[in-house]
Amino acid sequence: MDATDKAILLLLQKNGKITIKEIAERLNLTTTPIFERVKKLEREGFITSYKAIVDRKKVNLQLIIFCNVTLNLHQTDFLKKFEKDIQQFPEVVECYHVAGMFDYLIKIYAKNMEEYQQFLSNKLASLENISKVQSSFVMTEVKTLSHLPL
Amino acid sequence: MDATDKAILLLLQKNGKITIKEIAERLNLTTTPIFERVKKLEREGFITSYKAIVDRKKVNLQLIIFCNVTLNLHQTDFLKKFEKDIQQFPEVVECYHVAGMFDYLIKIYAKNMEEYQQFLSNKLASLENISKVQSSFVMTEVKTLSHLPL
DNA sequence: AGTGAAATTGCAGTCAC
DNA sequence: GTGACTGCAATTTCACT
Repeated sequence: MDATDKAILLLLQKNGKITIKEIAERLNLTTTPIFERVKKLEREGFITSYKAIVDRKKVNLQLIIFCNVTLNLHQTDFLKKFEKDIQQFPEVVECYHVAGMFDYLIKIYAKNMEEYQQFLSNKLASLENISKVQSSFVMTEVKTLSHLPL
Repeated sequence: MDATDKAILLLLQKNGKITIKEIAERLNLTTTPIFERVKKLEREGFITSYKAIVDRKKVNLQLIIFCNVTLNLHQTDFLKKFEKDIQQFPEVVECYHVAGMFDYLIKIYAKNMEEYQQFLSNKLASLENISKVQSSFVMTEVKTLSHLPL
């Protein structure tokens, strides 16, 4: 992981479809070393995958909600149960077990408030072991990661 | 946006490098309609970009921290100022203006606790107008989005 | 909107240095 | 690392349904 590798990762994070040739041109190198470096970064797991990024609003997911969830019981079994349950819900796009003022932070995408309310009442709140749920509604996305700070 | 378009988006979100030919095979169609649909999805902004996904831990970003930030003053000018400042910090990978028990939720990547402490003391806490910062440290990533729930 | 084949073209991958 | 080379697969087009 030298400066060239970092530069390659930055370019690929910005544009996963950039060609070896173009990377080479931007870094003032030829294709051979770039080709080998990219393959190495893939092989060694620095690059885990390539993905198309889909516009959330275009597919009608208008709402982002963060929920702070607190559980009643904290034995391993109960945590595992909660984690397994939460993964089933398609509305939950991220879930973190955190150390802080609550137990889990979950991020939810919903089409609208009604869908979120359904999720909360019928899905989340109906799980056993939930003690407290506190929702924060996203008004604006001030910054969203496009690439890791290398 | 019919079922075929959705299926295409799902495949491309999972693997941005999948070929037109392979999508066609999976959906039991030929390349021509897939080609045109993909171009349309790109052209109309459903697909905003293609990216390489880099392994956070491989590049030594071991810590994820979520901060709940509360400001003192909430006039537009002060909000804009804070939002502008926060965007400068490379440690901050996401920032949301939320309606809830605090004002902003920020997500931070750090190499280690020392780096986070430096960020907190020297960068975040030294901004004007900060009233309260409450950190939650991620212990485990229970679920992380790989594709939008379409 | 789809098929199926054909045309094109530019990239991935290789090699000698 | 360079630079040239090439096979070939993928994209892209077209006539037709």
